[in-house]
Amino acid sequence: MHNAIDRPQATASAADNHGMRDILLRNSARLFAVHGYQAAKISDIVRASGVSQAAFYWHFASKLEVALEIITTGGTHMLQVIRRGFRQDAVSASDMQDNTEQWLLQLLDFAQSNRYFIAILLSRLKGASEDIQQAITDTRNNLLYALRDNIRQAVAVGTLQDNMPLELRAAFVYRLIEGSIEWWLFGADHDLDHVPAVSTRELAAQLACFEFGGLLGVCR
Amino acid sequence: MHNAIDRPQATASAADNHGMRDILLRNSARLFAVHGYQAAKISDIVRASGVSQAAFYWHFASKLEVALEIITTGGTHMLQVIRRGFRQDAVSASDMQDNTEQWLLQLLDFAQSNRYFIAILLSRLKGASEDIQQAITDTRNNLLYALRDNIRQAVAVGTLQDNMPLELRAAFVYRLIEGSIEWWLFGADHDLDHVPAVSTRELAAQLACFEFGGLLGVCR
Amino acid sequence: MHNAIDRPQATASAADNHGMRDILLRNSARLFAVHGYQAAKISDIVRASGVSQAAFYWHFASKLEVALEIITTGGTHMLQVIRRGFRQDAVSASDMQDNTEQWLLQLLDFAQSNRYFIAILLSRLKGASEDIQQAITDTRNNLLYALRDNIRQAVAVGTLQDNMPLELRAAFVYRLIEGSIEWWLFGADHDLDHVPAVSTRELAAQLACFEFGGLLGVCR
Amino acid sequence: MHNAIDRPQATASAADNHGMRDILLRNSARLFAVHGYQAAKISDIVRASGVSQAAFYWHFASKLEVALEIITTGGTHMLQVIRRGFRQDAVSASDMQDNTEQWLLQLLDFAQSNRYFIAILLSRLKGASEDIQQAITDTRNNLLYALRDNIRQAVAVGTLQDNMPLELRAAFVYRLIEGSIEWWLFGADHDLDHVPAVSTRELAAQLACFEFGGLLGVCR
DNA sequence: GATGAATGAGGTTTCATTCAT
DNA sequence: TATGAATGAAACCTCATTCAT
Repeated sequence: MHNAIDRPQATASAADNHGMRDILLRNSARLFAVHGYQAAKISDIVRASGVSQAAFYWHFASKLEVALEIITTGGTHMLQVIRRGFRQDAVSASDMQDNTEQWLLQLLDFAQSNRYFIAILLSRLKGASEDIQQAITDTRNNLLYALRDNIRQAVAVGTLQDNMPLELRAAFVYRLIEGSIEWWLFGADHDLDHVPAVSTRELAAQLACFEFGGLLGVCR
Repeated sequence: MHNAIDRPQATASAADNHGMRDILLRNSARLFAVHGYQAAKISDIVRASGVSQAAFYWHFASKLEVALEIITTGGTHMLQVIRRGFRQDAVSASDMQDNTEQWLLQLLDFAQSNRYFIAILLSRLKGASEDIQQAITDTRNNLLYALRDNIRQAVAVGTLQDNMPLELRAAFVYRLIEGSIEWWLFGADHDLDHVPAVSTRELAAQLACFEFGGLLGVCR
Repeated sequence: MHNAIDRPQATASAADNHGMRDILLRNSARLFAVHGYQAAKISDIVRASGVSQAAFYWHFASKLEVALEIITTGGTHMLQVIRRGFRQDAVSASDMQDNTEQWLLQLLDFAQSNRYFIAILLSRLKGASEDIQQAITDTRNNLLYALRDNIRQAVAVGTLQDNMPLELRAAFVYRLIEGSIEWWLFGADHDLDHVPAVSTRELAAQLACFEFGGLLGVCR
Repeated sequence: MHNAIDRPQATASAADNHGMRDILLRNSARLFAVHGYQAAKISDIVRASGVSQAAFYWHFASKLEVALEIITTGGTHMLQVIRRGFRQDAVSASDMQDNTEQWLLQLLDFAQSNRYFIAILLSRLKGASEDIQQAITDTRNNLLYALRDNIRQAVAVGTLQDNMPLELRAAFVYRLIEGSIEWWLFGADHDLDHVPAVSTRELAAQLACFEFGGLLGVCR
């Protein structure tokens, strides 16, 4: 269940032998997540991976390329999770909330297995090139659009009232979810080594409840 | 190579004219916001400000110092806005929502007038030193704590039901607000030059509505 | 008796009002002595003197010029002391040693009153320009030549035996004196604030004794 | 602008070929000796060595580190020469002088083979960091202490009369030797390219003679 | 596959010096 | 006389990248 991208350190002697390439990829992701793009130095990445700097350039064309690969690979996986998305036949609000809770559960599982990717995504990797930043924005917007479409559908079938501009509503929901995941994964102090204090199941339930009912909603 | 965002902005014509120091401060904030800490080069900052690089070092001890000043100054101002906070006598849920809406209005005004500071705050300025990152976390947590205390108070007086762990609830609300402001200010593509499509008044109302009623809430 | 060059710090409010120029001169000498030419920064000098950097350039054309003035002024004074030198009628070795002792006494007095100048002289002020280094070498050689001429004279009149090349003999004596003064003024650790543990009178006597008799000589 | 002293010297053709590291070390020593610590620029060192500036930083962590290595390495070697020192059974003054002459011969050999190190040592490398200056002082004091102990021993066994404070006597001898070596190696004008006009053997003999007998001593 | 050694470009910072006031 | 503010040149050092082996 753990995605390869995220495991800590793993020097050459590590368990699974996807080879040095994966080790470099993982350490790159971790260091990008911790320090940001520019402050994550190739020298740090290779030191953590136990190889020479030249070895890095045997596996990757450039620093930029690793970053791009991390984002596109992670983004592809996340898109699959998102798409494995909503039932279209949720006709009551209660149905829709249950459905959303299931969907969130899968998203949280993915997030937990890909902490560093999530951290990179949410940091927007400032300092990297334009195309990287665009890839990140695209990936995040995939989630936004999925939510927006789901809400639109629900309004169309009358499950939700049409009492707020769609864009606004989608943005609220998206930011609520994204931000809550970040808080859950990394804590209020954004510690990359933070251990979530709440289970995925519990968080999914509470988050779905808040999403649908707000502060005044009745949960559980 | 130079796009519009890098061009000087407010050369001495700015509001209060404390002179070059303020210009440097403003351009630093803008470039930190756009490119991140490391990618914002002193050479960019001074070019945008129309002075030599040595002039920068006459006004500030180091790059780090400007960043710190931007954050602490902005953080202090934001704290004042936050503290000018909630009424304690909001006894009905409706009262509390109205109150929150007023409070949000002030927060949005501040955010709009301090776009670059907000962008820096939310980017966490990865790549900068530990103390800068801590200052940012502290500033953000001020907002989180204000919200948490307000919710606790509301639960204590029975305005809100006690059906969710306080920390969770506060995190949800905080992240909803923070993320929504970011979306509103910079758009879905995080364009620093984005022009908000929604008025502060409108956003405050809708955001408060969503905060209290979620997707199922009845707004306006 | 204290020469102006050497007094410590002396901020603007100092005793004698030779004005800012002297204060700057003194602080320059001290900082050149302590840190060397390059590491003694104009900013340090003016901070110690309590004026702005621009003020320095009102009094002196350049950093180089202060250094040159310190050396030429000090060198001129020292030359006077040296020239007020040896009696030519010292016909016995004992006479000559007494004479030398008197001469040393005056040299030590000068050295004690001009610690910083002496330190600069012996450091050769590496890092400064060619002409400064030449001025220093010239000044030092004045002493060497005075000693050489005295020895030559003594050999000519038979006071000293002609059993060693003159250059060598002069170099030995010169280096013995110069080095011993440095040790006496600044200690084995070359501390610019060292306080001599031996009186000028005592040192002059012992040094003269060693100069004439070496390790086997009979002193006092 | 470039004079002969700055030109590369020994490009890889040098004695032991540990490669570029040694070349850099040698050129660093030479330039420190000629210009002092601060005025010896990394750019000069690498130009003289025929490599890029980055190459310097592949071999050494910093400018400071090269300086420290030059001093500690040279100091260690010199200490060995000094320690291979005095016979303890020199019971007559004549014996002791012969012994000293042998010892000086070795010291002069070392000095001649390590001109730049000697020049650095005697310049005290003003402008470098505290620890470098301390290392230099320590190294020089090793020589002072060796001489002092030898003199003390000689006084204890009655070879020398006890007619002068030990510290003074040791300082005189030490400074005589140190200064005479500097004069011999670099001439009165402190030219780093000076060629000694006197053989090691001759200088050792004359210096020992003067050390023991002073101006009045009978040499050869 | 991998490395030791090297490089070019550029970054932050320093410092002697200047100039308008 | 003096200063606040500014500058040009250059210093040390960093880092992504390359290349011969």
